[in-house]
Amino acid sequence: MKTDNCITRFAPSPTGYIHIGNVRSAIYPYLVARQNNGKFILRIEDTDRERYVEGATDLIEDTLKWLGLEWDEGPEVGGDNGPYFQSERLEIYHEWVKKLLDAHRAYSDPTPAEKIDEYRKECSEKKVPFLYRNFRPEKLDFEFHEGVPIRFLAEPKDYEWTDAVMGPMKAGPEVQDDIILIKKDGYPTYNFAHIVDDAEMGVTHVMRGVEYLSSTPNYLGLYDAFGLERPVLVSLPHILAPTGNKKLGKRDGAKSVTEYRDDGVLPEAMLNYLACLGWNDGTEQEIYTKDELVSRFSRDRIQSSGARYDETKLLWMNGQWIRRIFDTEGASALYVKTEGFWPEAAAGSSEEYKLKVLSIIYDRLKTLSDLRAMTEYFFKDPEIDMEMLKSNKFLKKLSEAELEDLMKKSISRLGEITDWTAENLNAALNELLAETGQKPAVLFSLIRIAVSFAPFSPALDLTLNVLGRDTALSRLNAVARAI
RNA sequence: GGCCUCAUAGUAUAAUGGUUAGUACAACGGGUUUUCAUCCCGUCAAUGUGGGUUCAAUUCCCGCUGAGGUCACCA
Repeated sequence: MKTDNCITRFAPSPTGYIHIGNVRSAIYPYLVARQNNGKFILRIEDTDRERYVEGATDLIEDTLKWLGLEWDEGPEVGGDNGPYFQSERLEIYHEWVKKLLDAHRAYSDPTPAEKIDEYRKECSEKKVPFLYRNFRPEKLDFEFHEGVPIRFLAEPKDYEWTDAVMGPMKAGPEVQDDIILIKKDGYPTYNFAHIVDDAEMGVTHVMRGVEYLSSTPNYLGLYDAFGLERPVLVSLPHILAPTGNKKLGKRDGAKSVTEYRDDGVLPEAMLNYLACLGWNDGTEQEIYTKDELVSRFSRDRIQSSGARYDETKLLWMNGQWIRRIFDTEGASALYVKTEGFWPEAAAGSSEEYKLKVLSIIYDRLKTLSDLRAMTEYFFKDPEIDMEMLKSNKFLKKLSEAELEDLMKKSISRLGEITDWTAENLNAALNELLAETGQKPAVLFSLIRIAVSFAPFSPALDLTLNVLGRDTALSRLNAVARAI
């Protein structure tokens, strides 16, 4: 079922970075918009001037771009329904609220905050829910006054609606109240601004966290008061912290999405993991490209319970993606993504050489930043660490004389190879095995450690091959002298 | 406290009014010429609880418990 009339939005407030706990409310609307040939709007909800963080908008845009969630309208790209910063839309909200004032569905409320706090306290002492409409001023003022908040004049009634994730919902008058529309500083509240903006921008699907589920009846009242058609409402369950039962937030150490980028996580993996956290298409497929997600996504298969964030699985998926890109798109497709992740020593090395290193190491990477520690010895001679060599579990039973002998034989046999290919190396290594009567575990460990002094490395023939004849032999000689 | 939501292994999930309750991550064990990883094979491990409906309930209904959300001039 394709509709061209599908408009979704991601509407963050610029109070900091986007973390994995809240980026899903950008991913799902994006998928829905793309799936229906619709539009995906980015709108910045900056009506809270106290919580506004300089530069947060850039972080948000950065995150979306990295994940490949390009927006059709919004900051930078513009659009017919701008501006896309709520702080630049103040006149619009005032026009809309004027309609409500004129219709006597909103009123100026000069009640001081302290007074309201008293009401609230009173209710909490009586253990009854606080509803401002029970304390409404006797005489209502339907005029706008500078510096005076404006409240909605609720007409509470029974509401029924359908939430695409939660199913059929209903709520009675007890949850509907005279919510603030315009604050005393003249800025609108979220509750009001998003209704106006969604209507002006033609948003058809409102996808947001479940925390807004409780206030939906208030929004329904507003849609009715304006005679607006209700959009499709989609409540997204929270992503939970790895431990405890709280929703994942910055206080639980939720990392920003871009921090994972800097740690060498691929956007493909991040998008894949997050999209499948709390959603599945009913098959056993786990790895999805962005295009596959777009075509397979369905909002009615979003899980209605919260899902716990599992970084281990994200990292596993990242490894899958690293291999997938290398195997299906080729070495250079992965190589271009490794920029900035190589060890410092690699700075002077050629692309050709780094490509070779990458192609023998890629299948053991979990993140691209693993390159830093795992490939250093390919770019500079390692420090000789005889302790590491002699205490190796396969080598510790050998005497120094035996080690020396093995080294000599290895150097001599490998030195005979003029055409330093992996095949020739492999053949020579096999001959050495026969000649010395040693087990692979012993001989290979010795050579491997001698050329790398690393805790682990790729297959020996490949490692030697990439290192090159001169480097390999000179490292072996250096170790032989040190025994 | 009122209102609302949720509940399958440690985690993410699949499935159905009748199945040996499937898959993946993790853990553990094994295999592939060393190591680490990949890959492959195997093991462990779940329907929160009490009722009801039914020949049959993990699935439908109710209570309970547990967890979460909300009740802002924050979003």
